Amino acid sequence: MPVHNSDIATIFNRVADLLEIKGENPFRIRAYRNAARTVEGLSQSVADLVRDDQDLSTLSGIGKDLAGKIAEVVETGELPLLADLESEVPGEVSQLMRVSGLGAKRIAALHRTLKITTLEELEQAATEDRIRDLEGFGTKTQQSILQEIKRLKQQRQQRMKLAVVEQYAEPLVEHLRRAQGAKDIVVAGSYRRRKETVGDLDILATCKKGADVMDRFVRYDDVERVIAQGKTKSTVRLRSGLQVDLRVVPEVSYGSAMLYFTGSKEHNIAIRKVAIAKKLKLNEYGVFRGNKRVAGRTEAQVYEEIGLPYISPELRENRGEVEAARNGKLPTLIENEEIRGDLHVHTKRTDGRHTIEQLVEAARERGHDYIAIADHSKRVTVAHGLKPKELREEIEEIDRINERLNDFTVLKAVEVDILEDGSLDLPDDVLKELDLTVCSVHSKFKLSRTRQTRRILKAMDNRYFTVLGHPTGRMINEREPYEVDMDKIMEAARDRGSFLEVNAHPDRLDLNDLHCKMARDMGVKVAISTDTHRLDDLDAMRFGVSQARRGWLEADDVINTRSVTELKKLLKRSHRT
DNA sequence: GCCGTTTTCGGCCCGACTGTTTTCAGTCG
Repeated sequence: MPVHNSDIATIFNRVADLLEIKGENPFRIRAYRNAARTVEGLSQSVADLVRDDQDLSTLSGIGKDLAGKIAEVVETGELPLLADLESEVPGEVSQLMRVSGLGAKRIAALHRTLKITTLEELEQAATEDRIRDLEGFGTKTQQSILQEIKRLKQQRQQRMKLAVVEQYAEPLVEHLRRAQGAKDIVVAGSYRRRKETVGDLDILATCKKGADVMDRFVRYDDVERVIAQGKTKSTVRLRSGLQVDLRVVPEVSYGSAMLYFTGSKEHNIAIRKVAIAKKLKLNEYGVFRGNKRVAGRTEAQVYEEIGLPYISPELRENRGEVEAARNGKLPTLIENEEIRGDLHVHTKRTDGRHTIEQLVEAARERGHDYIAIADHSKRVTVAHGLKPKELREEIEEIDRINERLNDFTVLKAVEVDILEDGSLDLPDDVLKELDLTVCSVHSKFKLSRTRQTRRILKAMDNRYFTVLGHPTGRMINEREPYEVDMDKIMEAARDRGSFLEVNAHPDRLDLNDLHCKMARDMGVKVAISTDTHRLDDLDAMRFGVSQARRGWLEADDVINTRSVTELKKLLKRSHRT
């Protein structure tokens, strides 16, 4: 049984939950949670590192003890500490942590007094009014427990896709802007960090009279339930299930509040430590020397005061950005305006909705200089994938269109399937007619990691292989990525001069942020492409750019920031003779 | 349990809101 990073993270989080319920040292608990997060965020497999005898204690938040425990899990699949803990407190008890409003202390009390270990037992106890009389509990707590259980049952509580959340966030922000005295209304949190999924919304407001905007907030049409309401902070749940926090802050604290509520929590902790080292205190109200506020109006001022350059929200994950900032090594992140074209677009010839001319027109309106028509190959029968003859017809059509265009180029491409044996779904003598190929896996997702990797590497051996399309095949919240050895794939891409796609479709966004960073570190360039099927899809480019920014990418790391001339040179180099 | 421009011990981010209290613990982010 291969041990995945997520398995280790789950075990450590489980240990942390149980230690917390036992009332152990909070810092020891935090150490387990930090380690879980570190392991989960690694792009390499910890199991591989252990096998290669790498020293895990060099990883942040992992010391000698936890390194040993990780090795133990990798080798045996189990952690004796967890088994010991579970003999004292049943493991299922940690499931109760999912009930919002219940923390370790109350769960421990429930377990101690009423012997509650499962959600069902909790629900029953609440229904039978056995909870409200416990010390520290009351009628309201009991009622909110029942409400939470009901919610947990009916909706699988999962993070929503960024593009979906935007549809709720934008009208709400507009609604708040109309409040009397409202000045700045901004969505902070993971939304501002442009994370691919968002758990809840954090909205920040500055205004003359806080009461108006608060009032307007809790009375918004889409609010299902007001969870908390105060002078400076309120929390509601929208009908969609999305939780939204609104904080009202004074203007002198706007920057520090923005920083604080944008997070990530881990980034905040890291920069607070930087502040402490300079004998300063940083909180959401500002930077303080003693009792004197020395910064806080803007984020830039706050960073400057603690001796750092401005760090873009997308980088604020405590993945090395604070150190890079300190050493003047922050990347100059790619901007939307630097994208010159789109290298993965489908037409009605396969499963797209529009003609090449319509796509050209739409791409031009969006400021592009080129698009690559990349329809499916024959293997994808459901999408009417092209046979060689049909692709040749499309190539001829593109040639005719290009003759008429003077300041725009249609590139000849295909999204060709990588078959199970690693061969490409179309013969070389038609592929060689193209400017580029987007090579993708659309079948046999369940192959073992070894075989899936071998399959892709074999495909990359084809001299006409240019871009690996949606490299892990995951669909956010719907389909897990297929198992591949991304290290080997990136090495091969670097050695062969091929590229990896960052698929900008908000359901995919794959390469993910960690893989983007890995590509950059390994010197592999990417193409950010929309995989457009209908004209509106062209607008998804910005989601791909955000993902790339989260992965530290600069314009130079992305091939479609090049002019068409420069791009063609790059593509030619990848065609090996 | 981790970590070090307060370095091998003694810290470890910090404030708002709620419910249950009668001054505060628990939870959350």
